[in-house]
Amino acid sequence: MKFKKEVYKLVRKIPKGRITTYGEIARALRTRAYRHIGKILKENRDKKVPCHRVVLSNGKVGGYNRGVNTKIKLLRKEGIRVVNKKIIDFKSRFYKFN
DNA sequence: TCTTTACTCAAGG
DNA sequence: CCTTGAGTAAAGA
Repeated sequence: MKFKKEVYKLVRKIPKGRITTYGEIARALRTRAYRHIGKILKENRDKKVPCHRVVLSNGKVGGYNRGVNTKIKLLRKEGIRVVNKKIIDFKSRFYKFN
């Protein structure tokens, strides 16, 4: 399954302090299986893959394996401002592939 | 086949 | 602001 592999590969490229969306990943892979990407990231527990930097396209945080709260904490630690599950500087922190 | 999924987009109220 | 419904593809039953 190249899907998993490609997704991980992309997500690993996200620099610290930046974020991206499931939709952006799907676009980079030329697929429309947005939902499946979330599932893949959930199954993955590799520390090299910063799943917490992947959020919803509407600026909300989305889900996380160890709880949304954990995800928010990690994001805050990287200097991203999150209020009520929303990314404040969503636009300026967005990481676009290619 | 059928179901589920950490999603997205568009439409309607 | 909210809720639906459709689209989507891997994994497991």
